[in-house]
Amino acid sequence: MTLHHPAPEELELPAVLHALSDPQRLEIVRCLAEDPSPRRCGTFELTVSKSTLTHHFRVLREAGVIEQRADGTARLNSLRREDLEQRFPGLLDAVLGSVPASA
Amino acid sequence: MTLHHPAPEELELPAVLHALSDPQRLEIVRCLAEDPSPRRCGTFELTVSKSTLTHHFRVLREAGVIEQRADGTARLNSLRREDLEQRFPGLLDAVLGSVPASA
DNA sequence: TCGTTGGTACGACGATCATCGTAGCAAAAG
DNA sequence: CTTTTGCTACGATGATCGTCGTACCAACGA
Repeated sequence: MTLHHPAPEELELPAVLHALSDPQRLEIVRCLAEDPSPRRCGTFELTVSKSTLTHHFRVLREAGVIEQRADGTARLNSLRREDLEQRFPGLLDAVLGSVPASA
Repeated sequence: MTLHHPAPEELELPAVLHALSDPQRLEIVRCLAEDPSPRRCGTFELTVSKSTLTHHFRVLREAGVIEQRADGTARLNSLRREDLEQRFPGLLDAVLGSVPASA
């Protein structure tokens, strides 16, 4: 089962902003930015259930904010920094600079 | 009836991102940024009803994106550029730079 | 005074959202 | 082979969202 990722030119601003407008997803993105090495879904200390976590990762992926790569039964998540920067210059940095250091 | 505006330090990133995640509101903000002189609600060429327009302006105001000042029966709208810049540096410019010139 | 204008309040509608639990699957570990 | 691990799929639930129409109000112009 291949995961769908929007192409760089398909990224839409409202969708990206909506993806970033949830505190849980903002925290995911913050963690991903803090440590650029791809990270598994389970390694985020979020106080939500596993199904909810899956939901948030899908929203981020379908908006084009993160990339999810299969690795066995796990998923490796990483930020699509370059794609976001090219399409929406400065946006991700502005968001990351405005989010508190630790949730 | 005094309109409620959040104080600069009360602005919350998720709320602002959510306010900006709707195409209609994005268009309002784009127009407001294009021409910095305060503008009345009715002067935006949006294809929605008056009640919907009122709703969108309220969401923007309550998130702290715009300021609404009473002027007779009208409302003068303006962007809260300085407040946004101080709280979320670079965010508004990044958003405005990413939104298409004309919707 | 009487319309007209610019906007709000309220209630409604269907759609989407965030959340969860349960069930399940595929890969890795034993 | 069996168990565990990591995650998804599905369905449900209550909340919020975007949209609208109707009713209304306050200020202005004739």
